[in-house]
Amino acid sequence: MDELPRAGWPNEETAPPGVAERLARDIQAGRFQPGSWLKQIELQRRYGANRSEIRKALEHLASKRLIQYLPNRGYFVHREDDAVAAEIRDIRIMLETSAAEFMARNAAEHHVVELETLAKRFAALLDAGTMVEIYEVNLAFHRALLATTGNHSLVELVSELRLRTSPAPASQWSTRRRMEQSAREHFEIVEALRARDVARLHVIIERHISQPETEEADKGR
Amino acid sequence: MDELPRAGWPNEETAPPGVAERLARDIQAGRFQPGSWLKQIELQRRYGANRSEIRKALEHLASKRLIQYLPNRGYFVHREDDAVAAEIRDIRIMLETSAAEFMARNAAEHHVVELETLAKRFAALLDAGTMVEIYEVNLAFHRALLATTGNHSLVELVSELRLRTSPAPASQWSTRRRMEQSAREHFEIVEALRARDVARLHVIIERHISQPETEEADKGR
DNA sequence: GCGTGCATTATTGGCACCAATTTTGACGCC
DNA sequence: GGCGTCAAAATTGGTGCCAATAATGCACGC
Repeated sequence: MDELPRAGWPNEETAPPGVAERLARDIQAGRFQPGSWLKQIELQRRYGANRSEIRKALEHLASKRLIQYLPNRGYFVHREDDAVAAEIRDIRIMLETSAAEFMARNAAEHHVVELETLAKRFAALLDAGTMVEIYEVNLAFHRALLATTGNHSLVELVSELRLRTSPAPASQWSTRRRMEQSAREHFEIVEALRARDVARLHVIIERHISQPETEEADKGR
Repeated sequence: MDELPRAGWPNEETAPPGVAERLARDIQAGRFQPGSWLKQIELQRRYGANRSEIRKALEHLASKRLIQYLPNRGYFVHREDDAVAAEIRDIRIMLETSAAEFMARNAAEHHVVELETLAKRFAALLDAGTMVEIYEVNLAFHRALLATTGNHSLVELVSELRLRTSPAPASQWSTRRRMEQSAREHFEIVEALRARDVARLHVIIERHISQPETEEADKGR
């Protein structure tokens, strides 16, 4: 009498990547043009999945706003909208700066150490790494930073918001100068966190988020 | 050669309510017990829809975290988790207090008037209205308040967050005293907004969100 | 009386096929 | 050459059926 359903995988991270995740990565990596149709038969072949799985994955990504749906037409890759992108950037700033208070309160020392490691790795990759590597470490840093709040829902929420904006060719960051600036700010954040300086955290994080990804938004306004 | 897909309904609000929306409302209203299985055949009958529609709606709500999915078992109504509920409450506080700045900057006079109307209606319903009506007007007030920021994505995001927590029987608010307190705070918010007093807005909104829905969280910790 | 194993039942999941809709391409007309 | 019309092709959407899997109930043995 199993009337008490329990979630299957205790740790979502360790679950095998499904079709939705793979498709999401492909879209994010720009392997599908924004605005192009996602034909179910093609996806079926590409991912070696059946129709049901494909439809489920498509609906999943549609409700995450990664793709859009039109009845009797199908699903197509979401088109970047400058206005919406700006809105989401604002939301991220609201969330991550407000989170500063929780970070300072809840961050343990091992969190700070991990962040420092990631900040160092990011800085090191500026010379040696590819754009994709840099992008991923930056992602990991922000994820880890938010994780210090202890609010897991917050981490996930921001990750989802990122999916909605991150421009397809992740390779095109800003200029070299900006990347170096970002690297410096990462260390500043770690320091401020270690010092439990909420106000300073607030300021740095706001500057940090506004900067790196504003070029498109600035151009568009 | 329509290679330029455009969204169909310009205004999402005016689109006819699909199965997902109806099911979401039914879950929110508590017509399905938390943890109970959502059998596709039953939903098919209930909503007069076919299997594909049902599956789409289920997957949609699952990715919104309103329900959960287990392979080969099906979908079941999401179980309220006090810890997660507290996390989401924190997120809402972060968002709505940070939004104060944008409200003060972007709110037009007609926004303030609309808010005042809603605040009055809320207060009036305390005596004359049903719990559901009060709940709905409160929802409308918060929605309208966020809408003054001009950030439509923010409005939607918070609405989705609400779906994830709002206790099934919306009828059970706190005590009468708290409802009166909420009504007072609504007017305070309107005043602070009219005065463009960001700091005061911040304080009132934080108190306002923390209060009304903490009873379950407080009980659980 | 209680647990175990087995058959039955219920439900999801996948498949093939057909219908409905849309897009594409071609043809003819102005 | 451009435009509208119409047929053909491609794609999504719906249905019924069967397999796979999980829950249920029952009989049996201890």
